[in-house]
Amino acid sequence: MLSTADKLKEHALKVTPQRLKILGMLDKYGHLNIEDLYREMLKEFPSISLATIYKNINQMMESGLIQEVKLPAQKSVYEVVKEPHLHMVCDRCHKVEDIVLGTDKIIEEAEKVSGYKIEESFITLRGVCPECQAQKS
Amino acid sequence: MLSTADKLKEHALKVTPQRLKILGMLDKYGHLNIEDLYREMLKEFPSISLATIYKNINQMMESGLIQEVKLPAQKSVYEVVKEPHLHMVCDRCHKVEDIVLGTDKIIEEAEKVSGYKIEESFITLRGVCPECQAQKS
DNA sequence: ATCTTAAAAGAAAATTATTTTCCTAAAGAT
DNA sequence: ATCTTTAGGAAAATAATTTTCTTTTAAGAT
Repeated sequence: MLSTADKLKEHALKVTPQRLKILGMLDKYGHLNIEDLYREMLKEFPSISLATIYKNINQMMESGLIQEVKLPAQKSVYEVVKEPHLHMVCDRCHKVEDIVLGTDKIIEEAEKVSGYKIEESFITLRGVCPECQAQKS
Repeated sequence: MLSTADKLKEHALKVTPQRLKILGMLDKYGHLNIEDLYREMLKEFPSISLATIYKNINQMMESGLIQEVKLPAQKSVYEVVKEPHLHMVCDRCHKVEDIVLGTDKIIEEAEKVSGYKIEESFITLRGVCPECQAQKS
């Protein structure tokens, strides 16, 4: 298991405190949007520029270290690239979670129906999480 | 089958030439982004304002007549609301197509694994369309 | 440890995307 | 035909993102 610094080096990106923090936060929280990221970063780097966030996010996306997750009815969030997974979004508390699930069946079916050669799937499911279900109303 | 004008009336939106054209184009082309929409609208309404496009798209989304489709690596497109379906995006020619496919299995599985009560699914598959596969290179 | 240089950070400006405002025009009801 | 309400268009305002430029810093060479 590579350290965050090693991951950066692997992708020929210099190891800076700002980048380590961004990756650390994505590891910790799973999914963050630009605004969240900026607000949190400001705590540790009071003079960080929003441009630094954007530039780093874009660079880390280009190197394949992180990826954007486009969500229904809310801003995109970013996550560290890991094994393929689906996204669950809670309508009530708006949290985003990953779940790992086989998708071979649906992909095979889609290839058969459409004639496409499928390279990647993006699946987001919207609903109510177990915690919010437990709450009255 | 309702006419486009009737659909607007049903949603308490006035029937204007601009709205008819927007819906007509979405019917014809299936999926268009704001820029495409604006460029095409200009042909018929040379003095149309971009704000009119945005305002109409937002209103028609709020009334549930159309919906936004967020795509990987490209701008959102809009489509007329119809039966649930998946989206296929071609990596080569960038076209977007709908396919209708049962998703009960994967939804059931996801509910079991996550504990969520799922309300809606958003599935986009990226790959190469049959036409582009046929081309050398 | 110091020097060098390539890349990154930060500030500001620029660009792009989207929304709002305000006034005129047109839709739909009477 | 008239009235009321909503829509359209132009311009300004706001928000989101990118670019530019200068200073700083990381990292490899000395």
